[in-house]
Order: sequence, then structure tokens, then C-alpha cells
Amino acid sequence: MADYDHPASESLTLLGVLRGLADPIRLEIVQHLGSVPEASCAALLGDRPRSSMSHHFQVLRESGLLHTRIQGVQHFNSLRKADLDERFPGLMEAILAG
Amino acid sequence: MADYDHPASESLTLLGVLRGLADPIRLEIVQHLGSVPEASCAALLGDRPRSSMSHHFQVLRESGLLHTRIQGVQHFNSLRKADLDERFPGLMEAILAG
DNA sequence: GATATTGTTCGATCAAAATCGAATTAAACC
DNA sequence: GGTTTAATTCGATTTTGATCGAACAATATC
Repeated sequence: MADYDHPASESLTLLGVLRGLADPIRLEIVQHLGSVPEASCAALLGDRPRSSMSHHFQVLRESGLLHTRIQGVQHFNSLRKADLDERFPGLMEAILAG
Repeated sequence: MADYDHPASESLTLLGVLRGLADPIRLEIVQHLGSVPEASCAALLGDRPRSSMSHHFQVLRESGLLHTRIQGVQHFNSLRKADLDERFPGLMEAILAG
């Protein structure tokens, strides 16, 4: 499968990031990824429908919060912490502390 | 007119605050209030309909971002910076820098 | 009291986003 | 090739939120 294209860090907007975070499921995903280097979609699934989660992963990717690395059949997600820190200093630290 | 009741700082949630910020008009209001001690609704109005702005002020109040002080016929709005800093350290600094 | 000013509330409409089952893609493995 | 596993895409539905005119409330001023 082809790789996803992730937005460049320069093109990230604060509003976009805030929109990405403004959902309970996505905030939970982000906070979970703050404490682990990466996690497969399955590992983040819980008992929710896969198609719903796929939607949230897409939103998180498009807002620049998440990077998805494809390895075989698995998709490994990680926080784009370095990019976010560079672009919005202090933001993720505050989010992950919450 | 009776005062508004603002949520106690202990009852603020990160998700609630993020939802409050996840709108272009509200983010603009918040960022503007970051650089000024307080501002009346009229001062923040721009050329938008009053009823739309009233809605956004309400959302901002309910999420704990904004405090509204009533003086005569005017409503003076201010950022609840101290409460937000106490509850979510570093968050507003990152938002206001953006 | 009449009028102007400031801002809210109501209610209807519109737009955006979440939800999720079913079908699909893609890799891995036998 | 057939099957299992991981995750997405499609499409329909539902839910949530934004928008904004009209009516209203409250204060100030003449």
C-alpha cells in the first residue's frame, strides 16, 4: 500500500491542530501516543468500530498531529511531537499533561 | 441584568477548552483578549451579526475561557488566564503565541 | 416616558462532522 | 490460490454546531 502524505510542518495551523484535538476519542489517542513511541491502529482500537477509528486517524493525520508508518499490513501511528514542538512550542506538553 | 455564572476552575476540562478554541472566530477572540485586559462585545464584534457573536461568547464562557463582567449595558470580556494557567499550565501561552 | 444603545434569546435553517455497516484493498501465511 | 488479518473507503444516517433575522431585556440619556 502507498504511504500517506503527511502535511509539512510549515503548513500546520493552530486552528487545524485544535480542531484535531477537539474530540474525545482523538484527544485520547493523542494523549496515549504521548506516552508510547508508536502504536498500531489495532492497539488503539478499544471496542470501537474500525471505520469510526479510521476516520479519526485520518483527521489526526490531516491536522498534522499524527504520523502513520506502514509496515506490512499494520499501520504504526506516532505523535509528530518534534514538528508540533517546533511549530507550536509548549502546546503538546500542555496537552499531554492534561 | 443578572451576572453570568462561570464554571469553577476545578470543573474545567481540557476537552472543553479545546472545543472552545476549535473555531476560527473564537480563537481570534481569545487571541485578541490575550493582548488586552478586557474588551466589550462591541469591541470584538467586527462586522459580524450580534447574535452569532453572542453564541460564541456563550461557548467561550461555558468552556471556561472567558469571563464576562457586566457594567451597565456593556459586557466586558476577559481571558480567564490565571484559572487556565493553574488548570492547564503552558496551554494559553502556546495558544497566544500562535 | 420615549428613544437609543448593548447585548441576549428564540427559533429556524444550513453546514459540518461523527457514526458505523458493508464492501474493498493489501499483505502475510499456509 | 485460498484464508486470515489489518485497516481503509464508501455511502447513508444521525448528530452536532454555526449562522443569523426578529423579538426581547436592560440600562442610559434626553
